[in-house]
Amino acid sequence: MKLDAMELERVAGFFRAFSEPTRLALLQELKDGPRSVGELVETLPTTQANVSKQLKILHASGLVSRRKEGTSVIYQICEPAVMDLCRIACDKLNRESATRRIRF
Amino acid sequence: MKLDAMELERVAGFFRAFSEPTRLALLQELKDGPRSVGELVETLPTTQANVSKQLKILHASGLVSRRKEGTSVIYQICEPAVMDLCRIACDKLNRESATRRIRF
DNA sequence: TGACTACTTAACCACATGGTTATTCTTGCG
DNA sequence: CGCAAGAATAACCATGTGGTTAAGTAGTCA
Repeated sequence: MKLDAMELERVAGFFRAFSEPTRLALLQELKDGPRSVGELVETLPTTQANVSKQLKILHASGLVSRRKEGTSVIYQICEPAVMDLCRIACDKLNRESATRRIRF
Repeated sequence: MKLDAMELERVAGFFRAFSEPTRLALLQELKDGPRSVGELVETLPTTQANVSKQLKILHASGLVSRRKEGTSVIYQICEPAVMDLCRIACDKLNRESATRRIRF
């Protein structure tokens, strides 16, 4: 029962959301709880426009939820699999190199 | 204990290996056991050169192993996390859409 | 050795996309 | 309303990379 091209594309798209450091950094911040766009911008070395753009991708992938609160927009991880995936990735990387043990 | 930029880049690189349909298709074939490059080419709608190229990326990411056997080269999944990740991804996608249930 | 098979590598192109700056939209408040 | 703050979008550029064709490499067998 093989996945067809379209299904493979969907799976690939899902993983693509995790394939950029900036988006992972955002998820890493959101891991500790909901954050506004402004709060997230403060923690990352990039612009507000870029944070919005990357959050939009995470949201489209169904990884984070969005809610407005006054003039702010609060993002929050809404997909438990996020933590599972990142942990598996870290475990794998820890297994293959002798650098500092990483843990999402 | 936040991951720094370099560590995030490593994690992102790991996920990037999974972020292309062709590479996922290769992993999907290899899931059933070791395969030569030629066998893999027969199952995919692309060129032999491209299969080699994508296999090289999977190999560099530590997901598959390589061994020569005569003139053939046999690839094999050598990272158990591969199946875990793909299963988590499929479960997530199944949860959010009413299409055919996919399973890696 | 010479031809054949299996695979890899190089060069190249087209497209996707991360990041930036500048602009627009929305909300709250005086 | 007018204005400011917070966020999203638009336009744009530079880079990365998936895919192709063509050339190069290595192993096998006569």
